[in-house]
Amino acid sequence: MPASPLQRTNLKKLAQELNLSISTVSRALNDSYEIAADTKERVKQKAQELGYEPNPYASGLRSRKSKTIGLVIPEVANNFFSLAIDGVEEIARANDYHVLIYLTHESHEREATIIQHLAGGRVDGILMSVASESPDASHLATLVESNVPLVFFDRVGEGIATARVTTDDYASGYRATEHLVEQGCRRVAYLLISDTLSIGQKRMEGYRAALQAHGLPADAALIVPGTLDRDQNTRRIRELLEQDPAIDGIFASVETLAISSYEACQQLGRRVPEEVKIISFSNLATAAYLNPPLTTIRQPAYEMGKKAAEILFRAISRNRPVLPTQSAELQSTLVVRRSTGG
Amino acid sequence: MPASPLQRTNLKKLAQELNLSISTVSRALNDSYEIAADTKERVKQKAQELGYEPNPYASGLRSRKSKTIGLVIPEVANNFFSLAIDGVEEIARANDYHVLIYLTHESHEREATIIQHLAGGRVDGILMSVASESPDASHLATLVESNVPLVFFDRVGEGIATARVTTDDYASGYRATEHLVEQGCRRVAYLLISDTLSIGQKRMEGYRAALQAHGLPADAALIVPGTLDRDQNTRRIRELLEQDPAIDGIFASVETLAISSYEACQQLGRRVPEEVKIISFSNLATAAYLNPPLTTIRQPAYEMGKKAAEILFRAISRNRPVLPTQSAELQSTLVVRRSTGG
DNA sequence: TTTATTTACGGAAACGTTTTCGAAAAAAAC
DNA sequence: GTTTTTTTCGAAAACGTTTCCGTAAATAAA
Repeated sequence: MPASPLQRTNLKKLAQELNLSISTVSRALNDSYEIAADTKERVKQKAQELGYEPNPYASGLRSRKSKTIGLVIPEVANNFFSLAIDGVEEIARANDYHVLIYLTHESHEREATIIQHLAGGRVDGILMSVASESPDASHLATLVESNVPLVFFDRVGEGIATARVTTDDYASGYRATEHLVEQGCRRVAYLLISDTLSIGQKRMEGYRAALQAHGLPADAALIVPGTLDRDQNTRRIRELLEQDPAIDGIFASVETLAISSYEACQQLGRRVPEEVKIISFSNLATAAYLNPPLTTIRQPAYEMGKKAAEILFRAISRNRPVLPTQSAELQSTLVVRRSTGG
Repeated sequence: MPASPLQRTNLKKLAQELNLSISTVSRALNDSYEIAADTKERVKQKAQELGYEPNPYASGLRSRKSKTIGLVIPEVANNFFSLAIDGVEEIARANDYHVLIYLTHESHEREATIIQHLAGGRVDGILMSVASESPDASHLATLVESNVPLVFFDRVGEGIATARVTTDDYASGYRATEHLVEQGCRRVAYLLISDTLSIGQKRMEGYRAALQAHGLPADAALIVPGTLDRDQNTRRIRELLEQDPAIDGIFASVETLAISSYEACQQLGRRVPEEVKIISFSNLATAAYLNPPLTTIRQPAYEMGKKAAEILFRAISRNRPVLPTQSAELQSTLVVRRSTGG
């Protein structure tokens, strides 16, 4: 028995049915001015009827437009990135674009191979937040060479001339530290993600400046880099608190380190906020229901995703490179809760 | 000045450089048995040297393989789906596949148009968790007609003959309810996501069965459907608790409803767990640090994503349809914490 | 040595679009 | 009534792969 070929309707079939040429049908569907209004109508009608869906690979090949952007982020199990994805997807949908998602898991190697693939023309543009393990941005140079528009958000690659959507990290770091000091802290530890990430550096600069402004010493021993392993982070923080019992404030530059701090304090029996006050960069939806409720610096993650996507699409639609001057800096907000309370 | 054409290296250019034909170069790169070992080596060497990256749209068009799967989920700002994405991405990468992500935001209409597009051949297969607003699965029929492999995970579409990766929802619903009853609850409310979702139904069946088994009445007034708006959910729960003060247990079938329950109890000054005990399906990483720590039914989200992807890739690689018999049911685990404590 | 088979490659068609070029018919200008 | 312009469409060439088919040389079988 001859299995029905199940021929997906394409332009050829559509043209035959309509007694028109392929080119006419194509133009009609693309609303070309060269096609008579009634013909357009007839074509669209038939296309609808036969459930025609253009082959994205054929049109991508011919038109050199993939209608797709790449979203490269370290992880997804993180409220900041989840919200950012939401914003990106929103704008992508509005522009009739598709979103390819890639997770680096903070690995430089993964990031490099992903970028390598994306430079091959699979996407019309890229949004990314660089991996903490990436020592520099040299692996992103091929993108620039390939003319693939790129916009950074939150975690930027230094030395790449393109737009970046960030938050006021220095100011936020300053404000967070100052808040701890104002609440009575005299010895504040700073937990950072990675040495190489610029946002960690900027937040730390704010931290240092705030300490200095309030006449407190900036002790290098108070600065603890985190790892990818939560248990290990908890252990490090615990050791820190044990070795330096005078520590009465913790400034976590990233969400997971705040959780580890809670764990460490719980294990050591240190009361929060009475003995140790904790503040963290975080977009946790449940921050208000933690025990105690966590004071956070909340980044406008959703808006950052939207903004970054908007900048990218402006470049794509105008067929222009993304310029550093199009960068945007959004403001984080300090949400005071009991973890830094009196 | 003549701007350098910046010709991306393709097979043609590669063939010219090597004094070989296009077909030979293509076959060499694809490790065809027809090509001599030393030629392969020479070709690959040159490809590496010129940074050749095959055009995905050309090869997708010709080979009818997109090397891409579609992931269709309701939202991403949800720990369950975040973890599932992680699992999916892991397997996709292992199979050298790309992942297109689509968010339905629980909208049936969005879901339908997404599916419509995906049926056009953009992806080799689809993983999805259906939107709560989808009344039935009729919009998924086109996929089956188009022969696009589909695997459901967690939220399934009834009536579609394909594999599904779920958890033991009935048993979990039963266990959760029984746990509340054993902890002394006599009047347990059930908060569900949506009327149409099968998982909500199954969990509710377990809930009903457990009540009956323990000689408790199943009052329809105890069953409250949620909405997409968190504040509205909180209000409804608050009204429920006010109108029926005898309620001493809440079973939330989804994470956000647990948060709303916390909010409602806090607003009403009801103590958890003394006056009201709360249990919830949830994958919150911070469940243990909530106030009070939340007793959860934790689904193996990461594993579900992995499993669903594995089933899909088996079908794709063997070029066979996905069969319902390949479905898998994983087990959720009850994690008892203080929100249901004595 | 002659014939059959295998090895290693090239030519060209095909995938389904978009787009360039051309051209007939209709409308407008003269 | 002729010429010019506009309107509307068709033929065919791309886009960069994969793959079918053919074929020369090299090897094996006779």
